[in-house]
Parts: sequence; C-alpha cells; structure tokens
Amino acid sequence: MGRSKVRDRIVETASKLFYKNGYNSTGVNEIISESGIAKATLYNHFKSKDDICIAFLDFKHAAFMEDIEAFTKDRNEGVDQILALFDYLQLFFQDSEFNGCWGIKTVAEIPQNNQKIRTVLQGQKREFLDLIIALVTKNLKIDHQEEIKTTARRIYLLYESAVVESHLHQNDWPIKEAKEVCSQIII
Amino acid sequence: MGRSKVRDRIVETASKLFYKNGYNSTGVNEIISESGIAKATLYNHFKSKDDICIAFLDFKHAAFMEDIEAFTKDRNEGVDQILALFDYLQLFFQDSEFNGCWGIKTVAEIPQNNQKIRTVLQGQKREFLDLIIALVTKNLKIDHQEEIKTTARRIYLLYESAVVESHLHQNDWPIKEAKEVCSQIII
DNA sequence: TTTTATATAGACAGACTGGTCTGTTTTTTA
DNA sequence: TAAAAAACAGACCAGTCTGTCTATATAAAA
Repeated sequence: MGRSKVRDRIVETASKLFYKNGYNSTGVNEIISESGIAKATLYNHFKSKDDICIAFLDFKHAAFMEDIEAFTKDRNEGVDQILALFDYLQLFFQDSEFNGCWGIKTVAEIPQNNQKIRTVLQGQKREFLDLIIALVTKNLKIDHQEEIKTTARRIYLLYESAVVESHLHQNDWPIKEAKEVCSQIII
Repeated sequence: MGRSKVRDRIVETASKLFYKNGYNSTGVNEIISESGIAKATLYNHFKSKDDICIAFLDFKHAAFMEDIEAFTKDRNEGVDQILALFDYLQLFFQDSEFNGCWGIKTVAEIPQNNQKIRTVLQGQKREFLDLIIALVTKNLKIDHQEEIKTTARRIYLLYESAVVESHLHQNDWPIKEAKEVCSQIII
C-alpha cells in the first residue's frame, strides 16, 4: 500500500510518536522534525493531521493482524492456537514499547463529533473479531454458527480487557486471568 | 466533602463537560461560562486544570461506588448480587448520557508524564476491585482467600471490557456476553 | 537540455489554550 | 455597622497548535 517512500516514513514516524506520546501530545512539527521532512511535504501527502491519524491506525492494525495471525498459526491446532492470543499479548506487554491499545486510546483523545476515526476503529475491531471467529471455527469443533460467534465474542472481550487493564495496572495479572477464563470457556 | 457551594458547582459542571466532550476538548473558559462563575474564582479553588480533573474523577467515582453498592444490595443474596453488576451496567448503557469509562478515557487524554492522575485512577479501580472482592466474599461460599481474589479479578475484567466495548461498538452485546461468562465463573 | 514534479526550509496567520492580574461588588462574619 | 473574605468581570499574557504560503533546490522525465 505504501504509495511512496516519503509517505511511509511519515506514517512510521507518526505512528511511533502517536503510540508513545499520544495523538494530541504529538504535534505536526514534531512529526516533520523527527522524520526529517518538510511541512509542505507532509501536507502534500496528507490533507490534515486527522488523515495521518487514520494512516497510523491502519498501519498499526495491519501489522498487528499480520503478527497475530503468524503467531497463532505456529501453534498446534486446537485450543493452543486460541490461547496463543494471550501468549502473544504477554510478549507484547513485556516489550518496553507496550503502551496499551492504540485504538481505544486514540479514539478517547479525539473530539466526540469526529465520527470518521471512530468508524475506522470499529471496523478494525470487527476485523479482529473475525480473526477470532476464524480461529474458533478452525480449532474448536462447534457446529452452530451462533455458538461460534458467541464464543469468539467472549474471547474478544477477554483479550481486550487484558490489554487495557494490564496497561492500566502496569501488571500482567489481567493477561494471566483472561487466559485462564478463556481456557475455561473453550475446554 | 463539598468544601463550598461554588466548588461543588464547578466540579459538577466540569464533570458533566469532561465526561460528555472529553478533558482536552473542554476548556476552562467553557467551564466558567457554563457554571456561571469567574475565572479567578475557579483558580481560587483549584490551582490548575489538572486539579479539576482529579476532582472530576473523584466525583464520578464516589457516585459510582455509592450507586453500585446500593444497587447490588437490593438483590437477593447469592449470585444475583454479583450478576447485578451487569444489570447496573445495562441501565447505565441505556442512559442517553452513557459515554464509556470516564477514567480510562481521561487517562488516555493526558500526557504520559502526568503520573498523578494515573495513580488516582489506579487507586479508584483498586477500590472497585475491593468492592467486588467484598461481593464475592459475601455471596459465594469460597474458602481460600486466594480464590476469592482471583474470582473477583476475573469479574472485574469482564465488567471493564463490557463498559469499554459496549461504548465502542455502540451495542449492548458485550454486556450480555460478559454477564453470561460471569455466571459461568461463579456457578 | 528543458520541463515538470516533488522535495527543502521556515516564516506566517489565526485560532485557541491555561493561567495571571486588576479592580469592583457582594456576601459573610464579628 | 465595620471588617474581612470571597465572589465578580474580563483584559491580558505567553505559549501552543494546525495549516498555508513563499521561495528555493533537487531529481526525474521529456
């Protein structure tokens, strides 16, 4: 998707800064000085800071989906592939750059009326839910479509709370507990 | 705790605006015009906007703890009092003023380095967890202290995800699913 | 080589922010 | 009634922010 080298560098730099310091705490001047490009160049590629925000969300989401898909695929088929979600999160948590859920935090920062960014995030979470649905379908022997969906939703909720709460409490007990509840659900 | 009528009015107005429109989107000028007080008066009661933020968090938290304690107490002893947490949330969700978790959203808005507000929120979540521990102790016949804590933490996680995700998806399925998983845990 | 597109640096506009200060008026207390 | 405390209005300050603009340099395409 990278339409140009310069554009990629902007998105990568902005993503790093947005995730580390927050959307509102990161000014466009910081983005341009950090990525070593001119302001006019930035506004040549993005019509507004909000547009960079969407590119940031897309960038993080795409990397996340790719990573987690690869990570789960490496496990033995069955419940392991589902529980791997929480092992992935555990690694993510231990990373020094872990800073919670970029999506939820970013949406919390933007004004209420900015529906576009909200919609983008909803779509991404929906995609993540679909990934879990695929995992459940493949790894658990469940007949009813409705039960698959329900199970996936519950795993999704557990995962999401594990991200947010491990970040908030600066401790990995939410990840461990969420994984444990998950295993109770799927076994 | 209301040290004065004026102070109370400031906190109530600021809380309403912070919760509805967000912390950064609400300026002190808006707070003073909405509450009909002078700017000097505001800065006579609070040394900075951050201080108003803490008062806001305290105000919302105190009301929440009081409400949820009263709400659960009204149910029959046993699992009902625990599941009532999610019924309370369902009512909260249906309220036109529902706007997610004020704490998580506010902390997401403030700069990384503002440790004070983070610490306040952690303390409040810890208090909420203690409330759940008390509920579990009272209503479930669990002997081991460690198992009580573990159970409470899991209920806490389910509740938190239900708040955040029902808000994000603008739908109450997270509340229903969280409640269902909770009942599986405690029965 | 000339043209065209895209990069550069950085000044600038204009709106908005949190917070201070002066001076006046009202309310409470003694 | 006199004194003290706390409210008022609002100008003002210093700084931040996004986004625009000018003018120049570079690199690719014709």
